[in-house]
Amino acid sequence: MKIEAITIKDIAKALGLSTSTISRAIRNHYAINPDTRKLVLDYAKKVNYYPNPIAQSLREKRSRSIGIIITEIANNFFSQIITGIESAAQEEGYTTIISQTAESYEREVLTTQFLESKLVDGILVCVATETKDFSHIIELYNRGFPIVCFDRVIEELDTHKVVVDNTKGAYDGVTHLADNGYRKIAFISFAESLPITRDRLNGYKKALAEHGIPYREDYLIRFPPGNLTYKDLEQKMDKMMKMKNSPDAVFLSSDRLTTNFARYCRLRNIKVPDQIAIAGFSNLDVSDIFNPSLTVVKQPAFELGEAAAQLLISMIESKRPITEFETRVLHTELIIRESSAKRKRKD
Amino acid sequence: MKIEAITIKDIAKALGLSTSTISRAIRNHYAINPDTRKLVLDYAKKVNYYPNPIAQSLREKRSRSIGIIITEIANNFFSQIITGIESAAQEEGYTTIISQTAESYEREVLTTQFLESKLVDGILVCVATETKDFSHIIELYNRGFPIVCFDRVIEELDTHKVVVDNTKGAYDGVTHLADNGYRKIAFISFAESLPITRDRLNGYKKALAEHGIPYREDYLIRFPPGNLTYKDLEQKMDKMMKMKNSPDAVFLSSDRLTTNFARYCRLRNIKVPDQIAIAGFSNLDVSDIFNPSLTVVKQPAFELGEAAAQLLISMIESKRPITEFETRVLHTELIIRESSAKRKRKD
DNA sequence: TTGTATGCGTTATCAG
DNA sequence: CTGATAACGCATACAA
Repeated sequence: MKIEAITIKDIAKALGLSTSTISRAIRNHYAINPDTRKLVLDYAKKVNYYPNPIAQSLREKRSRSIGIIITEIANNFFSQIITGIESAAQEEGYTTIISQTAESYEREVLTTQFLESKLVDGILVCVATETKDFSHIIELYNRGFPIVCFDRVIEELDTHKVVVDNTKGAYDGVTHLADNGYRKIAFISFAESLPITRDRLNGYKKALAEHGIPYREDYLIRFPPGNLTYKDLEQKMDKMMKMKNSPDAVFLSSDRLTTNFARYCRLRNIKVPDQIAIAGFSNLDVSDIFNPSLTVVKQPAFELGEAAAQLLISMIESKRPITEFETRVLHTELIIRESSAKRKRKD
Repeated sequence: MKIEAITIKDIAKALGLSTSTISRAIRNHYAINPDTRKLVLDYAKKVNYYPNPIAQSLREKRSRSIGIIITEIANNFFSQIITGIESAAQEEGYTTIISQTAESYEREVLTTQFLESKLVDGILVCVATETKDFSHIIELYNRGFPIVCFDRVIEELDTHKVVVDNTKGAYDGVTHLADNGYRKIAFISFAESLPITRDRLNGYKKALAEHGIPYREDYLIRFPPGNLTYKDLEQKMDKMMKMKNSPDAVFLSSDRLTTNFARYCRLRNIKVPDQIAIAGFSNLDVSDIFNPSLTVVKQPAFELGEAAAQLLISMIESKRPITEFETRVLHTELIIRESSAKRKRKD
């Protein structure tokens, strides 16, 4: 049914040349007569020829595809990353295979096998919150498989990594709250086991310290790994709000938390920032929709994806084993819609 | 560097059999001795063999991949569709290649060529708003290329299609507003050229008619094709709000419009639903974040993607040309957070 | 039931 | 500079 694509052989026959000559002309090999080359290229263009990537892959033992392991794509932060990855990959002639883990360790393992079975040339991985044992990745890596970590990195894996400065991001957000007079600042912690969470918590602590605000464990909400639901947040927040010295501000350490917290304030009819001030990580334009006084730490998601893909491809295409690995750190942006002055208040 | 994958040849050598026997055993061919088969399968399992998909593709002249043409993935509605597509595709052993058009005709054409050059077995397409001339798709289709349209379909293309009942979706939303006493209901129209927009407008008209509300052209805002920005909406809305008989309710005919409109109300400090009531299409949980009195028409995005992928794959794998095409219509869900009674008001 | 030979489209090697 | 040939891994037609 589908019309057969034109091949090198067809061109060879039409031009009375050998397939090797056609191949050389098209690949711009040095040992080719310029006239022949022009003849071939003109004809190829005329008949709209392009090489069969599958045959090339078989021959070259590479698929020109990369795998992406990510928790979910229906999330602004991650879909922006994917867009960045796709963009850089297409630029280099690579296609991508996306595999979603939904934060599940089991699915991450399956997904890793799946990608290997698809013969991807390398893998970009952002681990699931559930994952404690990275041997499925490390084993692959030890077999010489190019792997680059992004966002949620595997610290014990010595490879290229792309992250944002999470410490600084949280520090900026919390500093903003503190600068506006808030001193009872809670920190809602996304899956604790992740380095990004730890870094964000450190940023929070640093900002508190610089403002002479004591760190209080009871202003911390922690969540176990796995997919976070709104109900989980609601329950813990309700409890915290009932404390005698309940917080006057909250820092949300992840995209999903920030959105869910906005929802929480809506449903509980909590005025922002009068009853509680908010700042948090978010790549959704939630502050525009929800409340202009919500301050947001925005991550350079597209750039992060782009950088990760570029590093992976350079790794794939490098002739000799890489000895020096790079950890690229991108910077978050603090987005403040309303002037801080308007929000300032005394305790 | 990368360890060589095991091949049929390796197994043949190890077991003292021919490659064809191995192939037959693995593919569960009829002409094979059950004992031999078991021997081979056990060994294959032991050495962790799986067939090289690239070699299979070359041999079978199919890539087991499908292309997706979509405007953007960093949008909840579309990323949910992608998730549905990926899910169904993986189920059938297909991989996907996503190409984003950013609503640009030019990029859509390039993207179509790109996918063809990648030898995808078929294409799932959701056309860009800008696209008026579908010849790049139709030409492919006429050459026997399997194509399935989803969401924004090409009406003149006789193939499988998956859509939601847009007329009913808009009808439900507008009916909800009318039932709550609103009679000056504006309709904000996304790219008019699209069938989905036309259908949604029809649903709006139908709901008005059933409530004896006259249809007024000046309650309509139209946007040209292309990427919609917040500023565009702001400008037109500002104008409409200055009308002597400005609307008391608005229906938003797309995801992005609904989000942007929520933003507009925030920035202009318009109380919802006191000053203006809102309903609109959205797959983002915007009503939770923004305002529980915002009523939302939610599309079954995951199911839509799933169905589209299944139809495409059935088309790819069907032996004879298909003569009967199916248009699958899925249903939207009207999500009302607050009781209608609370919102009722007199004019 | 099994083995041999061939080809899918491309490219590298080697000979001319 | 060009051509013949082999090989990438797999699956099938044909032979045994």
